[in-house]
Amino acid sequence: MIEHILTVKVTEAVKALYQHDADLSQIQLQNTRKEFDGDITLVVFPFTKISRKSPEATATEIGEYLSLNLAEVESFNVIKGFLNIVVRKEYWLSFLSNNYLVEKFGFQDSRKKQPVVVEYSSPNTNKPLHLGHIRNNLLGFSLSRILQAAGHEVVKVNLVNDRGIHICKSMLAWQKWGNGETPESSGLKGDHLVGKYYVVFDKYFKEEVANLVAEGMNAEEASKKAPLILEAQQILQKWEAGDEDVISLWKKMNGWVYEGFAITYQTLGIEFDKTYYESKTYLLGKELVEKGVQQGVYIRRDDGSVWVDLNAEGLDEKLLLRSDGTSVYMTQDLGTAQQRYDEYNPEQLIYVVGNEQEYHFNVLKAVLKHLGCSWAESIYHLSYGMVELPAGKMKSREGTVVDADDLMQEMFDTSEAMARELGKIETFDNDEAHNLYRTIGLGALKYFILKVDPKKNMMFNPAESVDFNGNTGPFIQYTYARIKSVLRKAEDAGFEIMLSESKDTGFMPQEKELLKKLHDFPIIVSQAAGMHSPAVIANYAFELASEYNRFYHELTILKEENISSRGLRLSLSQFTSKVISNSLWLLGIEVPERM
RNA sequence: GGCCUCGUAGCUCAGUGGAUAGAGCAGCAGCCUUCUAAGCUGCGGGUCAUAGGUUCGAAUCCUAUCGGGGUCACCA
Repeated sequence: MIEHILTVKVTEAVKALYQHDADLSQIQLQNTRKEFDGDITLVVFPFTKISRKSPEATATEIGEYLSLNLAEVESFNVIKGFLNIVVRKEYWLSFLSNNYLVEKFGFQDSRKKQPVVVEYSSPNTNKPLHLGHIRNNLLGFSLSRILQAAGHEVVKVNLVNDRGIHICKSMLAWQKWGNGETPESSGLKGDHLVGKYYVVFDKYFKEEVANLVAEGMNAEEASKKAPLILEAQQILQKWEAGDEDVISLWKKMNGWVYEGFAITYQTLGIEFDKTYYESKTYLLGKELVEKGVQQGVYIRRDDGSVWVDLNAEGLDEKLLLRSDGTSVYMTQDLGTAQQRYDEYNPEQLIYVVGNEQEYHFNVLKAVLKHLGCSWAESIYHLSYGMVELPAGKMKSREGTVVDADDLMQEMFDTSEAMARELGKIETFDNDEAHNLYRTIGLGALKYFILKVDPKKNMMFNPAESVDFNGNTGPFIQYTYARIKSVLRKAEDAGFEIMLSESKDTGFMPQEKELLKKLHDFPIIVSQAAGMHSPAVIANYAFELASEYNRFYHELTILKEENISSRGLRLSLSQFTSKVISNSLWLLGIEVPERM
């Protein structure tokens, strides 16, 4: 990579010219802006203190050194404090010929020994997945692929919250009002059926609370004393005691949910290497807490509850074990973190969890550090922002949640309607057409969500999400299909997709811009990995597709009579199609051969 | 109230201390007898919330203020 070569040579230049060791952070290389002449620009302001000369003079001196001592440098120009470097076309040509057929261009082959463990999804089993989970799943899955491409071994894990009061509520409502309804008898997807009874529970529970309040009880007490909630708590206690009937109902209803989730995950194209269940992990962590008590880093109060004092870290006191000895959320998270550390010895433990749990993860790290777990620093909370709707926040109680299955179906329907309207599928058979609706619909949805910086809250506007023009997934997919069409025709015509040996082939501006964009890809992948951000990839993919469309529009490819030009453009096309499909693969988006 | 976070074009978003702050959508005007028009080109649109500070240089870093969101449970 030319950036690397330049960095080394600039260091050398500064040493030779000014007898000074340049700090790596002082060497700022960036792509030359389009309005200026050049390929790569060195910002020379950081060196003016060392050179004791004007920015222009410094830039000129470094530029002269580079063009004398570096074969890749053809020429340079200086504008204010910016040294614009023109890289020889031989470099670009050899870069192109070395890479345009490389299947995994931009992806690292090497694998670090220690893996990165990425936890994402982590659903509750009392209701179906919704739009918020979709953002989580897409981020986690895409991040896993990005890290993999950046040379990490990645383990994708899911921790299913399959026990607790929430599922007991669904179980109770089903027992009381379900009349033995099953997914088969109702035709409902399992997770939707269980979710239905969660809603039923809530409805009758609210009635009870309202009645109690009408009898003069205050609202808070009423919500604790309502018969339904007491009954649900009884079920939870029976579950913990291993009551056979409760366990069997719990297994049955969770089974329905898993069947439903499996379908949703499959439709969404999301996978895991390993799935953990809280029913198996919720007791973990208690021993860790006991150990902490013995070490004196945690405090046991008179009522038996255990606390940690995090005031020194700027946090509060935090409960680690209830007075009755049972676990809280933090307890089991301590346990599962330790379990993962023991199991994988990971380089990094990543949790893809919404930003409402930032405090929780700060506490988790601090508590582990108190225990002397130095690996606590390897925990990274990918704290993503909320998904908002034009109408406001999603609230399950107000029925404003966007269901994951419904949303995907809408995307499929819209892409079908659009394809028909545009007359795109006349030569498609049924399977290919349906596959296309799926590919495009999912591409639109995934891109729409992933193009936004994970850390930020995002607005999900349904009308915009089904737009297939402009900065969208289908735009990028379309560019890919377009290239494939050109390549098929080239093959039919017997044109070779290859670079000619002749050295006098200069680049047209459109060719050069496209090639430079392709050249950026490996750096973009490592940036995305470092920033834990699929959005970096998404924005790049859009820029690349735009660049190709301009190239495609302004230059002829198949009708180009100069064979070496035609070969160059076909090579660039081939290369672009590969980089587009690799970029979209990193986002979990498929590409259609035709659309 | 304490802590965290965000505020960039009418809307949705890029912009990791560097050049004249960019895209898409929406609006207007063009381009299909020529490789896929789900495309391309052009036009208009900005007090980067506000006020200070640091710096050769600030949308970006610091402080304060205003506004939005989150969080501060013997819930998860």
